[in-house]
Amino acid sequence: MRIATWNVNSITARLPRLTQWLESAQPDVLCLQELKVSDDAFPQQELRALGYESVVSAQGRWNGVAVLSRVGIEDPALSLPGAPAWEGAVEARAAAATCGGVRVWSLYVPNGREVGHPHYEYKLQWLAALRDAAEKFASAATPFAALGDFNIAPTDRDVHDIAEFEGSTHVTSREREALAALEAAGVSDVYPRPLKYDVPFTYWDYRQLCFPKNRGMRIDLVYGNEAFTTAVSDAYVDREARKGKGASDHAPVVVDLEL
DNA sequence: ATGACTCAGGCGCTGAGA
Repeated sequence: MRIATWNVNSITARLPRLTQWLESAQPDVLCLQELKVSDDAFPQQELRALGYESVVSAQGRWNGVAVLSRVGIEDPALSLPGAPAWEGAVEARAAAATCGGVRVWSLYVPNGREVGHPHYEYKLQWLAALRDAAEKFASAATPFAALGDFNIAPTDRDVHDIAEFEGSTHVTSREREALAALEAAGVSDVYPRPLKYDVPFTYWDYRQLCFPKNRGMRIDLVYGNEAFTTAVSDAYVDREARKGKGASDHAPVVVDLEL
């Protein structure tokens, strides 16, 4: 089974690239983030034509996540239990389903904006809710994975130049402690192969030639429980999908499993 | 070549992304 995660930065703008990628990469399950679309405008029919059913949590202009599956969808869920609200509303940042026997969560962790900003505290609260909600799945015998845009670089090596991130979000100890707490609940980081260079970055800013210069970050992560990680036969970042016109600023992370 | 930011909402320009 092939499972992938991809922050598409608008499913509407990305639909041509998305359909092309589904046809070439042939994932059985794909977790999407940053749909930036209303429920009405989600391209359900186009995806169904390619053989994928969808679980979608969308909210219009911002956020939005989905799980696409061509191996069935059972027990869909459209929110993270205990998720904190932002400015009075729970945002569309989690969608889940059991697909071909694997419990899959598609996650879009809040950005945090700046250290000390209320959004940074919201990010940490959201991660605490994630840890609590993941605990029972992490310790289960059923394969389980929490995949998505975590907006955290797990180590200094996971950014192109740690000196540039002094005082910024995405690299702080409190964010990394939240990942450590998640791991302590019983999941581990499935570290992918880079197709080029030494670190498997998954995000490169659109500006200032960041992608050609490989000034990236590894912030799209796959956390699996033991039943999941022992089944992993390969994992890689498909940086080819970041090339050219009309690309997202994130690349897909692909995981192959022998179940 | 991988090339100097992009997207939605809405029609000028703002907020967000990380």
